[in-house]
Amino acid sequence: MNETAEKIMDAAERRVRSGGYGAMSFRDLAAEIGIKSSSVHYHFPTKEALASTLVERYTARLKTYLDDEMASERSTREKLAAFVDYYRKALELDHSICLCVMLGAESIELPVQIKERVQAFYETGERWLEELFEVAGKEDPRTAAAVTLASLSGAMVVASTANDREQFEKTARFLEKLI
Amino acid sequence: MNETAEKIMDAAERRVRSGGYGAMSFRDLAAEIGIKSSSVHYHFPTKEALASTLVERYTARLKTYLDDEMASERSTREKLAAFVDYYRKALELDHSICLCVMLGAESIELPVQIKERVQAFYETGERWLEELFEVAGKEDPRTAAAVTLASLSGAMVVASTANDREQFEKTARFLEKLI
DNA sequence: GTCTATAATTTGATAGAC
DNA sequence: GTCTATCAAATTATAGAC
Repeated sequence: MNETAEKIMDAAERRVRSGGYGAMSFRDLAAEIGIKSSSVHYHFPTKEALASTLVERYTARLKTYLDDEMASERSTREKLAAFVDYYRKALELDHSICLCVMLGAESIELPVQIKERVQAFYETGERWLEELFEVAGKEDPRTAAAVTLASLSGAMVVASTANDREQFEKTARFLEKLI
Repeated sequence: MNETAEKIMDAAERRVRSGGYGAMSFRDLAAEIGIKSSSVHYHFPTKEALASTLVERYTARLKTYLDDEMASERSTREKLAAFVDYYRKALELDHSICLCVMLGAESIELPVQIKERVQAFYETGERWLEELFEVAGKEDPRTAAAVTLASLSGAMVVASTANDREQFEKTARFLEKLI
């Protein structure tokens, strides 16, 4: 992945995360980084391919973050806090939410490859959480993982709509007491 | 609100709930109900006005449902289950999610009036839940209300992406034990 | 790799007849 | 209230020169 392709992806990710799949257009991306839309097509043949690669990169980043965290010496409680913090950092009020919350919401009408990759993102997060809750001796790790993932995703939507970080923190505080 | 206007709104709601704001076009709505797009403009001057009215109607329906439920003789636990059921019914796999989860996710780049009305939807739900948890003697009703609302919204996104109702039910079961 | 040029389609919206 | 006709803009995508 060369420099221009990465610039395109960075701009694309910002747009999808703030307005959704339809809010990202090749012409706007091109204008932002100072090239023409046909040059964007050189790097990514279709919009579907670009968005799909976007989700792939996004999930790889989560995986790296979570693997490092799991390998660390930190306590189970701190590891859960680190997961919450990943979502906290993804939420920038008035700017963006998690890429996969956005594309997950729109997934019904998105190309199947994108939908599958968003699915893989959620599976990555859910498996990691399930393992964490298992280690912590939680009675029902599967449920705890699902609720954690769902509530963080939803809290992000509510906080973004209300433009109020506290709407996210209410859920974050609850989750950090789950272990 | 006359018959044609309601047909337009029904079609519009379905499209927004499955693909988002950008997936709803005047031409498609017109074609579905057998009129021309200019006739749609007669009933709703702009796309923003149509979407805004959509959220208004959607919130009014939630309010009616919740008011009836609160006035009923049912137990607090049953009332919470009724709230969960409202979201359960809103989720149709492969078809649609809650209108305000979709527009909430996209809200950063939506016209301010739409964003404000989506906010009002969440406030309606959150206030009702807070009162319910208060009556039930929950230690922190404000947090419980926020977590309930967030987790239902997020569970819907995850279940829709995975095309798996069980992803929603995992959260639903957890919430029904909250009281 | 990037450009110009352009095709083919879709979009939100308006004017004016009936 | 609905229609025809139309506009101006935006969209994804491709062909071919440099």
